[in-house]
Amino acid sequence: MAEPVPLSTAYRTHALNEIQANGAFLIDVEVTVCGFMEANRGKGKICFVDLRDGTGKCQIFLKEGNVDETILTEIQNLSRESTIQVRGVVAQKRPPKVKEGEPIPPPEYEVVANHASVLAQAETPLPLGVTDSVHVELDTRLDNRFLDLRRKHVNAIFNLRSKILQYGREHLIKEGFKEMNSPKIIAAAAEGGTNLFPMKYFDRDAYLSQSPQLYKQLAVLGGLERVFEIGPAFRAEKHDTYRHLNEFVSFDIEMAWASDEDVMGVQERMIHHIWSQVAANEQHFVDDINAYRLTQDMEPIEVIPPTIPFPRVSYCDAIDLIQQSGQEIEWGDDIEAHHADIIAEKHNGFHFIPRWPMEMKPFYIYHDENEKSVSGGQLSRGFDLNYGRDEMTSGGQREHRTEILRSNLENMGLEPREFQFYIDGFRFGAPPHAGWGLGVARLTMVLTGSRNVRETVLFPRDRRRCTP
RNA sequence: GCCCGUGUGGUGUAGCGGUUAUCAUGAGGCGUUGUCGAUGCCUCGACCCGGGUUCGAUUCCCGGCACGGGCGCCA
Repeated sequence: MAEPVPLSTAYRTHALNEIQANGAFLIDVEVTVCGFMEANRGKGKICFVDLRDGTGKCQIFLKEGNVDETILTEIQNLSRESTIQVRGVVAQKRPPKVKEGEPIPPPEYEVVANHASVLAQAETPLPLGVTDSVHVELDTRLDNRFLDLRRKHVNAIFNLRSKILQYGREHLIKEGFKEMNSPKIIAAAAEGGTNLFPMKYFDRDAYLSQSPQLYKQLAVLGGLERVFEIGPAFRAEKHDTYRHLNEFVSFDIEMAWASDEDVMGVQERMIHHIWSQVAANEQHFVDDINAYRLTQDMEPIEVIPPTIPFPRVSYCDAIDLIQQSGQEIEWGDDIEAHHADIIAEKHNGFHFIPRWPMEMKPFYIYHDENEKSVSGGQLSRGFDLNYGRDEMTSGGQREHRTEILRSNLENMGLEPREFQFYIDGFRFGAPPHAGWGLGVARLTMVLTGSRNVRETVLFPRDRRRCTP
């Protein structure tokens, strides 16, 4: 267990989960707590408040005689989600009445108030109910994300997202990676392909970066050896699907003296570490999500560390598989969503799709001239990681030979001169290297069973939404 | 950008060419209670916008806007 950290602040002596966790030792101790008032019961001489803070919940018991009468009335008439501060004494709760045959729940603790004050009163009605059982549409939720986030299962999703980043970082650092940051304002639409958001950089035209790709390679060329970056990427594509956003957080690595297979290994070990640690330490968040799913007639989610190594379904094998199912596809065609469904029937978890045709991969992907398909097409060292039908990662070994880089650009109809700053990095000695970029929100979707990437991004930016 | 669909109280829904517009949740009031999905009684609150058809449109038609689903686009 981690060392205890002080949770007391200027406003409270204890967090609410401390009252529940250490209640037996806190009985008769005077504490001051704060929180959102989830519900209040009682209009006469007593009042119960369900109080919630970012750590947990606790019942507050107010009774005429213990607290000032005006305070009692004020709390009794207070609107839900108002914030209050309570001073009182910890006591064991009287056990709730249970139906015959049902187990008696473990003891819980409450604070018997001797003083309370309202910190901020909530307006009514709430734009969405924090504890209500009624369904709320995603659009309403996103318009009121600050309230949506107070719902337990939503809060759990973002706690788990934070854990993905924490355990992912933890693992990469263990493997010798260093965290870096690349610029998000770039001068040129350097790579073609996806559309960039234009912006003004003082008097010049500039763009928002679509990927840290070139910069993390330059860091490796500079001798940082192994780097990772967790940062935003921007794409001005007018897509409108459950898995695309125009701003997203990309988890990127780049690694020297390495092949595509080497960095696939890093990735599967990292994902395995994340899943294992979540299963070991964060099950309560998963339980929160499942408690909600139960009310929505959804299957519960389970966090089971995936077996490594992940299956490798090479591009050629994938094409065969799709053809065998009767679909029209040829070597050199992109694997589209309905094709991915066929692969997912056989591999419903994580699986790599390595060795794509070189012509389908960007100019900086490495190829070995001896690696050709049966039909003679040039293969590359580019790969994807999919979960079921959904793409999580795009990666590969990078081309480190300056002359090949130049000819790749020419073969793809790009102008080598426009990439001079990039090619320059390779002119004075370059290690073979490889890397990948992983969509954090997409991985969080998998972990939390979310079916829309907007569920796993606090304030998503899509084609229509730019606020809040 | 394409195809399909949906817009009804704060939230989520039912329904209809003429209704007192359904239900849940919520909000307000009063009462009771060591309550805990509190509870009993009372009250409040809605047909996306514009045009058309019609005696009459929330309902049918057209347009707009918003949203949802699927796809495309997508290092």
